[in-house]
Amino acid sequence: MPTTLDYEGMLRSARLRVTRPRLGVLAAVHNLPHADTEAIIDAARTSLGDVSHQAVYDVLRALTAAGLVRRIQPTGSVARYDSRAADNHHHVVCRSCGAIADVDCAVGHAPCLTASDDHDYLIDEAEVTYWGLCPACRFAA
Amino acid sequence: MPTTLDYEGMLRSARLRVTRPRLGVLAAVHNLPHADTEAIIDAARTSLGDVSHQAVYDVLRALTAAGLVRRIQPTGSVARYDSRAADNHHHVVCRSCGAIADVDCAVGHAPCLTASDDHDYLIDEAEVTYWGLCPACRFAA
DNA sequence: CCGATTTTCTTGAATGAGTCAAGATCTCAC
DNA sequence: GTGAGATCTTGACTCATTCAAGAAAATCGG
Repeated sequence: MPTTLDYEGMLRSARLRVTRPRLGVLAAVHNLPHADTEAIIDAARTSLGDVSHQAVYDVLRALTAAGLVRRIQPTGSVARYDSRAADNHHHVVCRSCGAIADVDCAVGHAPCLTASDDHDYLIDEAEVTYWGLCPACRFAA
Repeated sequence: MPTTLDYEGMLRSARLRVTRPRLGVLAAVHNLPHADTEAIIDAARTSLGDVSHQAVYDVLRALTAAGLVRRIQPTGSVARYDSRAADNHHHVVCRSCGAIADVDCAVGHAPCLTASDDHDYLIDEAEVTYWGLCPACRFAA
């Protein structure tokens, strides 16, 4: 679990100014995996006191642009944020309750990175989303 | 290019009632690959005259549930619809202009269908989205 | 340390895709 | 042809996200 000092270092490395809202949001994204914006706003307010929702939106955009967090948005879901931004991992999404879990790229054969016909697009990322039922929803059904 | 009769057959095969809005929307999805809802509404109105936007939303949901069209929604985009619903193909999305092209699953090794660790989810689909720049945007840059 | 500069945050309003609800209309099985 | 149930129309509404303008704070050169 990174400390406030670590978060400050991350921001500086990314050439971003260090502000309280940014530290709070960065901590929230690390503490709440795959949280949506509202949950992040709540968490930030708990740790910081007042923070405008607009500030959180701005911070999340800045952090995403800087590569410190990754924004994901499965079909039918609001935007969610992932603290594992560096590695190219993927996600499993529950069709029933929307729960999200991480899935590592199978090492050795990165099959998902090459398209069979790239249509002359210059591809820089392959995003994989697995759809199914999480354990809880399987047993509830 | 399917005819109105073909569309009628598709609807009946899916146990859906045959109505003018449904025929118009189905034709629009086939004529406009990867169109968003607004484009489909426009196309439907051109061919049918008045159709409420609510009817188009309802029809698209019914067609999606029946498996006649596929709904896709890349991060940061509004919902789009794909007439190739049966095969499990994927998409390349241009980061700059949002253009979408189809990418077939490489035959023989369906790598994208198995997660390295499924977290006990019951996975039924793997969705792959390739991100990059389309030819037009590459040359414009 | 201090002011200047530029970024970032606050406040408050607006946008727009998508949904909800109630009643009218149409499809289809009989 | 007729009835039951699905589907469409109209119109209002939700809510995640964005826009705008000014206030506050972070960094940098001195």
